Amino acid sequence: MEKRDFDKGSGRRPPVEGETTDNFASFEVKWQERWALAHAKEADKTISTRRGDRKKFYVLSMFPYPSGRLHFGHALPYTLVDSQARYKRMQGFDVMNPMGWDAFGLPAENAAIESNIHPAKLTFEHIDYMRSQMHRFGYAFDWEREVFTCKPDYYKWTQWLFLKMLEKGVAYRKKARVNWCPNDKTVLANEQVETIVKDGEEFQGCFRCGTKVEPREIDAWFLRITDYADRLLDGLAKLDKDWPELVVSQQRNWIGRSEGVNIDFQVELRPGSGSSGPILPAGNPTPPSAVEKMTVFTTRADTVFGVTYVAIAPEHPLVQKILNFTDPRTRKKIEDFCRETLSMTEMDRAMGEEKEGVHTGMVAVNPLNGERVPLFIANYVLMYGTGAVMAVPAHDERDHDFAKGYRLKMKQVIKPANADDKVDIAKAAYTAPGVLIDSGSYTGLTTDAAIKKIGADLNALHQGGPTVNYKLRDWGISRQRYWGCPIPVVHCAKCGIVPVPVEQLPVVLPDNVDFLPTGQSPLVLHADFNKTQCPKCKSMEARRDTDTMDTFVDSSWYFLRYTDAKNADKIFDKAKVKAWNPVDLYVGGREHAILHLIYARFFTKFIHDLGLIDHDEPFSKLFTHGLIQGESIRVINEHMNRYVTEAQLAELIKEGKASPGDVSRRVEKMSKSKLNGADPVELINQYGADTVRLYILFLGPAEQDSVWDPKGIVGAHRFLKRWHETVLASAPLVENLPQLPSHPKWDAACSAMRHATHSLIEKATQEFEGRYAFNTAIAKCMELLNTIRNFVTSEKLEGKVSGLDDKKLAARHCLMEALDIMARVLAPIAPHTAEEVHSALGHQVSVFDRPWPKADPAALVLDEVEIAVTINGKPRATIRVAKTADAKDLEAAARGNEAIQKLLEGKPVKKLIAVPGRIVNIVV
RNA sequence: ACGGACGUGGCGGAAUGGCAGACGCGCCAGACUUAGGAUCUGGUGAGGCAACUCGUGUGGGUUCAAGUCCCACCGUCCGUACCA
Repeated sequence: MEKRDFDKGSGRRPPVEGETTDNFASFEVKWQERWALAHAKEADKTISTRRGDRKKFYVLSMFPYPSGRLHFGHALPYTLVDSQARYKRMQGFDVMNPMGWDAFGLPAENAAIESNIHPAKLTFEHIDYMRSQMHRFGYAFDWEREVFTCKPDYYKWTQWLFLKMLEKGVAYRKKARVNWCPNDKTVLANEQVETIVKDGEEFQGCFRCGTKVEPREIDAWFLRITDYADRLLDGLAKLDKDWPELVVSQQRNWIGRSEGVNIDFQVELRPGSGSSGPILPAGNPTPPSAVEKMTVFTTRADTVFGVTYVAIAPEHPLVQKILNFTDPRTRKKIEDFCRETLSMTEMDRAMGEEKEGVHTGMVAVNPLNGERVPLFIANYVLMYGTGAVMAVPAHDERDHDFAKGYRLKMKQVIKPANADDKVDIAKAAYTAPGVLIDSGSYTGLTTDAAIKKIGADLNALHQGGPTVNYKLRDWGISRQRYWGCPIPVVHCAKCGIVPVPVEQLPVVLPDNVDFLPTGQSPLVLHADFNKTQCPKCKSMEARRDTDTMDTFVDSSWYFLRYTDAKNADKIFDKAKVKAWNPVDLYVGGREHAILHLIYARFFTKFIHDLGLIDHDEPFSKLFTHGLIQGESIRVINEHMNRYVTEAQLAELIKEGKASPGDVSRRVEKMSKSKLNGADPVELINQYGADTVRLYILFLGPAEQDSVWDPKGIVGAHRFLKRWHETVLASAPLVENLPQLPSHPKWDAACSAMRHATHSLIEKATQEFEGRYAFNTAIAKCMELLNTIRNFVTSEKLEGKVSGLDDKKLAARHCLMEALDIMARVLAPIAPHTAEEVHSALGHQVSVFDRPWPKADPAALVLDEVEIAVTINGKPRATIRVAKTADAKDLEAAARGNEAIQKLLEGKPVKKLIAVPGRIVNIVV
């Protein structure tokens, strides 16, 4: 093997301790500074000058919560959007790629309670560090657009939107059930409630102290997102194509539209009724002392003749009325039952296996057949729909379970359409659609027809009718917390709820507060904030709302503010929003598939209705990247139950506070609290930003979860170094190349080289255009580099070009083209190295001022192709044929192949399949 | 329980129904080296170590041809949680 030019190129300088193995560190800073300069020039222009006749491209990653430092979980989406932004720029788009901070939130406040450092101080420290990390990565965000949800110039407009919602009746106040930790005396968000197993008992407990959480009723603000249910649903149809199916279907389920029928039952209330005695009073009933209407919702109105009892939720308003009529024993039973059921969180209630209930002694009258059925209060009935159900044990599993437990009647009213299907109602409910039996005038109808007819009949009788229900509930946004956006209303003793006048916005979060672990928001204890004058009657008998908003409110409109981040007079300028929105590509984690994305869509529609924007879907295309997970270590024993680092674990074991048996290792989402996120800066110091960027994308398809394991990073690093060195060594070979004739003839080696080069363009373009499996594109780059190096050797390219009569002129051009295209294709992913390489090739301009390369169709087709020949499906030989070879040529070539001839000896060929460009299969 | 996704070397992962394992890590051998955790070259699914055989969670099927399509099962992960 002869020695190659670039073998000498590496420079045998012995490594100095602490220094990187190459000079990446210095040129990274150089390019970052140049990009910043170029960017500033662009950013100063007006929209129309900078836009010209280019198309816009708004690429956005979900902004981070400033948790302290970026880990590799963040690095994937940011590398992805940075690459995408650079790619689109090269394609000639006017690109916007902003970054900001979802800066309100619980962790900072919890830290404040523990350490008494103000959340603002901590938050801005975190932001500064994380921004510096982003700079190290070479992410070229539009920093002039940076937003901070915790700054008054931003949350002023969050408050403004809230007031608009209040004005339009979209925001309203009602009692809400929240999770309450009796030990910490605080409200917990749903995600702070976890399943705890203690003494063999499973329950929902506080994430911090493990105390069983209780539900509590408090007054809270709600946003009427349910008014937008249908529009949110319809909008999904538009997004179907460019949003992941999974997200669309999850949102559909979350909205949970269900068409059904409301049916009014009359509930007869008789004094002294109770659960003892027969379930239905025998003989002629005495007239009731009162009758109450009770509406049930059902999707299976066709089963209404099979109703054998009705049941209501413990929260149902009818419960109170019933209590006025029952005998004392039943009253106590009901009260105990309701108290017990309602003391459970919804999760606990759902987890309870047993369906339980209390027979109230009251009866309800079925409006369609006049039958009188018992009324139960049951734990399995939720306040969904009307909070009351007609129970049909024969055709509903839940009712079947309950009826079995309480020995209630079952009555079959549906038979399968296919008479062969056997149905045994005593064993299990028959829930499939079918044909009605024993259903009065409806007998014989199919399920669908019956539902329609019954709905129409009820409508005519004014006893109900077709209706639609949603699982989606209104969005409770009040948080009894300090570190959030203050809710701009005043509670006045005389005037009630009074919105803070717009001129007085923002209602500023006071700074001088104490973070005591009282479980109360510091705002409640802050007299100056709390006490205020009523804006309406000017009385001092008024107090501010001391709750703050759910941070999902802050993040529901930030993508609009980016377009006009510094506007002090307006939420944003309509023209500026229009120039950029909607977001063309939104990148984020799957964990936001429902909440954030549905809230943002809701806000967009609301803002659209205000007339402030023209579009009503915020994100045209959504890409959900996979999670980069890390291995977490948790120690669980009598001393502790917490996450630790590897070092802490070693320490604990040394001190005898933990034994290897107490350790549970799990691969899970990287997060600060799990202590399993590695700091990318360390690796950037060691290998350079491009190596880390490349490696993150090389780990696997961006859509797929992967486990962070830095072991392979040297591979990425070696590749970049080899690339750089190869270009440095090859640059003299391609310096000052004279033009080739416009239609040069390429020899086989050149054709192969060009094929490799141009198929890389195809591959890379495909990945950038939406598959995002950059691992395969990077693999192609690595292949191309190997091809280039082999090409230089086999073509014996050396020295400078000797003019027009240089024998290797064509080959030199192929080499130049390969190097040039590779630099451009890799530029979005490894921008610093690409710039360095690009300038080494003699370019004065930035590689990002060069266009994205286009593949030459002619170069993509090879004159000769290799085709496999299989016998009975087993590969036996390969043949080389012209690309134009048809089936006949293939057959001839295969039969002519020596190895094949040998194998076919004495065997009759039964069949021969020849697919041009693919394969030859011989069946014997 | 339901819904979805996935299951390929020691590892990360490639494969429009057409030569399974691209590319990379790791490992083995060699070269250059005072040195190698630098670099270069070659090898690397398993078994025979040669010609061959077996190999994509398991079992069936469709096809000239299946990792890929269909059916059943097993396993892992993620959602949802009695929504009438």
